[in-house]
Amino acid sequence: MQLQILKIIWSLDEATISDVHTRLMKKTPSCAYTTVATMMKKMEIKGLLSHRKVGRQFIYQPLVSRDDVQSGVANDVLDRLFLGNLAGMFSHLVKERDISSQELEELDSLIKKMKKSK
Amino acid sequence: MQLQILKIIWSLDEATISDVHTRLMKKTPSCAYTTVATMMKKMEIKGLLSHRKVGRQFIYQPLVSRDDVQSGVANDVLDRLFLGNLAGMFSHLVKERDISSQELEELDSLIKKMKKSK
DNA sequence: CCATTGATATTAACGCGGTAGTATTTAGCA
DNA sequence: TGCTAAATACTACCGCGTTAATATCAATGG
Repeated sequence: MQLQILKIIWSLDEATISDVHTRLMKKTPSCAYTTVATMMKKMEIKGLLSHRKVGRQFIYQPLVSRDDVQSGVANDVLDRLFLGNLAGMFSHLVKERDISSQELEELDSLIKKMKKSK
Repeated sequence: MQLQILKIIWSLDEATISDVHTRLMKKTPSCAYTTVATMMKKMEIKGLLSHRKVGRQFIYQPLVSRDDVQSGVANDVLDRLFLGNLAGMFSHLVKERDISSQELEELDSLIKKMKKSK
């Protein structure tokens, strides 16, 4: 759920509890308002969010960027589960999915670029 | 720690608690024997391991393969954190590391192969 | 002015990963 | 036979993510 909340705040730049709750309910209709409020408070303690007061409302902002989280998690998995073996991880990823031609081109050019910079 | 235990059992095909504990201590010297035993029992309840008795000892086997776990985790991250955007994930992974020429070739040929099968 | 409503605060429960002390059993040795 | 060491069994605790009920507070409409 923390990731869900971050995603919503990232997409809005900043958000109230109400903003997050409303959007969260579209995916998880059974989600109580106070649950969201509690999580966001804990995420602030943890250093993921900060808030300022406007009127009676709290307006939350992310303290971590989407890029930071993406990079952190992906690299952690690569290190811990694949011993840094990128090609090994990659082959697992493409095995189970249909990669579009466009995405293949994107990957191809990424690799070409890396080869050149060697 | 569950991942550490699985890695050890995968590498040995099957293992006693003692086997696992001994090897685990090389990385985590402060790890108590009973801690490992408890974890492995919980992992069995969870469906990750099974055991048979030989004499007084339990011999544990994995019920999940390394490939299954690798594939499951990697694909989960790709879906949940990157919305399935493989190139996006990939670029985060290469940004922070030095990829060897050999690995680049490996990736390149993987992509070539996929292009052909299109 | 007060009741309703929308906001945050407080409190608590649960599951699970992790950690480990203590108890019990038992095989093997002296 | 009886003791010791090794093995599992049992029990308990902590932290954290998650969930949510209840309490409190404050603005505002009647």
